[in-house]
Amino acid sequence: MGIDPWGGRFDDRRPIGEIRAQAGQIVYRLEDGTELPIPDQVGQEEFDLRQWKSEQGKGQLAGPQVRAAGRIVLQRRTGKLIFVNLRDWTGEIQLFIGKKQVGDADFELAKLFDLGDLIGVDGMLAYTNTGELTIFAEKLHFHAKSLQPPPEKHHGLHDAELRQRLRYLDLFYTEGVLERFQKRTKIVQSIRRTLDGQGYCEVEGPTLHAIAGGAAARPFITHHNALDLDLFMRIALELHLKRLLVGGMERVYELGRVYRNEGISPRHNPEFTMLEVYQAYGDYQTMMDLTERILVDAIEAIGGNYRIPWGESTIDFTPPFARRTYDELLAEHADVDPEDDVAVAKVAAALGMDTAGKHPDVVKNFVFEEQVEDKLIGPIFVIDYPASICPLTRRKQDNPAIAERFELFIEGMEIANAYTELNDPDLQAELFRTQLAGLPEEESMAKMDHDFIRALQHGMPPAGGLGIGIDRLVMLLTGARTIREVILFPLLRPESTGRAPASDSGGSAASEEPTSPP
RNA sequence: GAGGGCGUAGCUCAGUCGGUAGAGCAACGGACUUUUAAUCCGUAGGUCCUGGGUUCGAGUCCCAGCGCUCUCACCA
Repeated sequence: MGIDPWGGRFDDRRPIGEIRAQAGQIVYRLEDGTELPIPDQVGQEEFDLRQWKSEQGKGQLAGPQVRAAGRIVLQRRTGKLIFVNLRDWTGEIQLFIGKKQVGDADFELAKLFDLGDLIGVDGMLAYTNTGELTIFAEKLHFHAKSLQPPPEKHHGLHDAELRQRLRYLDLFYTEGVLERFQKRTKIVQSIRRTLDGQGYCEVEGPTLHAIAGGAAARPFITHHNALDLDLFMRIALELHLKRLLVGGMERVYELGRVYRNEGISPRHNPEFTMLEVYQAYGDYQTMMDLTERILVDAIEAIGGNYRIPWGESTIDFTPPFARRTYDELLAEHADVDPEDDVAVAKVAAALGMDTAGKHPDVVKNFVFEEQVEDKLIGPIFVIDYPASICPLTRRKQDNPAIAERFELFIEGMEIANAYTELNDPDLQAELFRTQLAGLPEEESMAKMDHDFIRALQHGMPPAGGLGIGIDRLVMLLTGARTIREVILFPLLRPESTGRAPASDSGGSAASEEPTSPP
């Protein structure tokens, strides 16, 4: 037919949502030229547009000329007449394609349309006899052929694996998916706006680290060939941002991906997005106020409803959020005196922990995680943590056993973690050195980093620091029950396992890194 | 890593007691100029996840593996 199936420039088309908003311009034009407005009830089931027209007298509907483009999601063919439902990311609209109206050539083209094809149309916006807002096609354009069949038109994609592997289909065909990711974008934009508005400076730190510090997690290991150096993918943003505090960036943040080589679960993906914020001359109270501000602004950005549905229940984000101390909550939910190490150890043992040789604070924190965290429906700030599980945190001046730290919990999930940052290089070095009793290295946040200590020795201003798990925040704000619903491409095992590919190239690892001659 | 569930057509799913593999949608051919998951007639489409076992006979029962998923553990 001489039609290029792969289209071309068409960027003067209008979004379907905008076109639908032009419905008010449609009028009924009588033969004598008088124009009557269309009744508001048009499109409602009880309203018969055909009957209304005959009551007004002979005439025709007339509406604005429009140009649209999108994907074909439904088709109904009735001989010399084809109805097409066209969708773009702003909405969906019906096309009326009549053989007489578009001509033989375009009608032949329309007969070749498949579900999933991307097409464009020029035509007049009006209503069909049944009151459906419709573009009456005058000229058709072809933009891209879909060679693969789309998902089942009524049920869509149900299979959870396919939804993630074929995320592009999930985005287009599963209701609410595109909207949720658009909300994610709005939330992230709002966070940047909040911070930028308060004078914070956004930076990009390195993602390849010689020492994976700043958190407790197993890192991914990679290798730099030219330097013949093993490197770690970062597990946190913390230590480099603090170096920037030393350098005089007094308000600084990074919103970036971190990588942790650990399990995958409804709340964990190996790569996820963290926000970390540092403010010179602030402390953890400053960060608590900032956290609340960030959340409130983000909620405003996605519609401003403070009560967000979560499964059967509702999360109430109305500020201010509750603030309770760690010990208070431990006493309340675990029914134990937090000052009494022996009693706490007893509870831990009853919960199945081997307490022998473990630091009392580690034992206490085990009880907290087991007995308290699940009950923190929140939003609630848990403040003042046992010092020895917080090696990067400043101690309270009047009580060195307590660290100036808070975590924000919502629905039992840890959403934010903040400290008054430790800026004493000697104490920091000591805490790095002192391995917590009974904790294997990978479970401790303490990792010796001489370069970081040297930075502290040059003087880091006292500061508040804050980390927020963006994916989990988006889960809560969009009602997503798994982290995979808020990550566009969550980690999946590659599809081609088991059979085919291994055999044809022998050692596949070797073939990826061709050995160059010496 | 442990336990449960699932794996059948491109998609969504049935498949009885172990007895020749099914439907809807999508595709293909035909009818239809106001349809709404259009309708009607017809055609084609299968490594029943893989491998073994029991049996005269396995989609179905048993074992192992692979993949997905849920719960738990580690972790944020």
